[in-house]
Amino acid sequence: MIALSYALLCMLARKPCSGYELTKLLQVFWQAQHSQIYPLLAKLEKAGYVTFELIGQTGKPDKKLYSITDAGVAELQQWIRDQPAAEKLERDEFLIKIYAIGLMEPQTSRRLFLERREALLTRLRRLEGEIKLMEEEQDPPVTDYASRQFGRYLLYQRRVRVVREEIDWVDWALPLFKSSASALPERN
Amino acid sequence: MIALSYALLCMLARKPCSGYELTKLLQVFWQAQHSQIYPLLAKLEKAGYVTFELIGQTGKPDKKLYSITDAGVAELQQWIRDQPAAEKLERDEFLIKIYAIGLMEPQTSRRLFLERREALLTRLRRLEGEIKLMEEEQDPPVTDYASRQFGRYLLYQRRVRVVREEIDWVDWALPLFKSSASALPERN
DNA sequence: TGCGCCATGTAACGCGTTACATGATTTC
DNA sequence: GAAATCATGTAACGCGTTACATGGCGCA
Repeated sequence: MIALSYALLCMLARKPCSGYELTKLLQVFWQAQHSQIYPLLAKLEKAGYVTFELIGQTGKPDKKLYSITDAGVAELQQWIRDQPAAEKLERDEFLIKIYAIGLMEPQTSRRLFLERREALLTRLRRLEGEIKLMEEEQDPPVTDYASRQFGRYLLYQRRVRVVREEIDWVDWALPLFKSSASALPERN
Repeated sequence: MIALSYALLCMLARKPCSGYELTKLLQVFWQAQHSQIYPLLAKLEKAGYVTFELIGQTGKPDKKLYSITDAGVAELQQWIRDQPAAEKLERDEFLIKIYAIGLMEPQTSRRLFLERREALLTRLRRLEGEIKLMEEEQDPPVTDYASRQFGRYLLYQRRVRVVREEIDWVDWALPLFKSSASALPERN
């Protein structure tokens, strides 16, 4: 059982999903390709942690709708409770570039930061949209421990905070490249 | 040339290092084992991007002190300028747990968050210490584009901000697990 | 006496990526 | 007419991890 297995179980604990859907949803916090997910789902099914139902569709390919089993929930709970989490792993090529940013001309540095800012803004909007959708739910509200979305809400809050923080950092760093005076763009 | 190659070149652009030292320093922003780094350094040397000098030591094993070459700097600059950075990759098992936190008893959730908080505080202190060291430099100051440490300073600032942000997020989330009334610990 | 630090390497293995394969429907 | 979306799989490859190998010095 690799970590990705538990990521899949987590998603299925919220609601039944197809492998295709899991691949998309996982992107937010655990990037993996479908070529890795499909075989893993088959393995989880053999182990009895998930089951699937074949759903015939018209106009779209048929799909397998996976659900978590009681054994799956128990396995997941045990992992969450007892397994010490591995150190976080991060691979961000932008940070490599930052480390050697002093080698570049100021205008190149500014360009890289501004491009980063743009990408961050796009992601921020998407995350804020999804959080808003969750917050509109009322019964029960997402801030409630009992909500199906509770964990997902916490995670998205974390995501959006990190993105906002990075935008602030970019805005803090940009004036240090004084190639020319130029006003900062607005965050919203 | 994989991303790690450029990470190594970045480090060597700041100052000559041994493979052993690179392995340690890289942990902050690009985790890799020495078993991957040593062969890569040999490859970079064959390509002419780095050179090394054998340093005999007493009481410690000899070491190879690697330095970046002009060709290495040029290669690095070109990569920073022209290569679009790959999407950031993050693998944090704690986030998986958060997603399914609603399956756990509130006291277990609280325990997980408090343990996380402790680990974050430790890292925060280490990062703040290193930043302080850099800020004590005066000639030129690290906030100066011309400083050898400039890029490293930007990176550490980013790191420390992310950690502070996560602590704030933990403190925001903790009261949502109302298993019992308990005051928040102080950040400092 | 044993563990951790310094220091560099090689070997085996497997997780994870990229590429191959298929095909209907919707959108530009 | 081309490209994207939905949907599931397999095959090849290689990056990255874990483990093996060596050895002196300092510390508890």
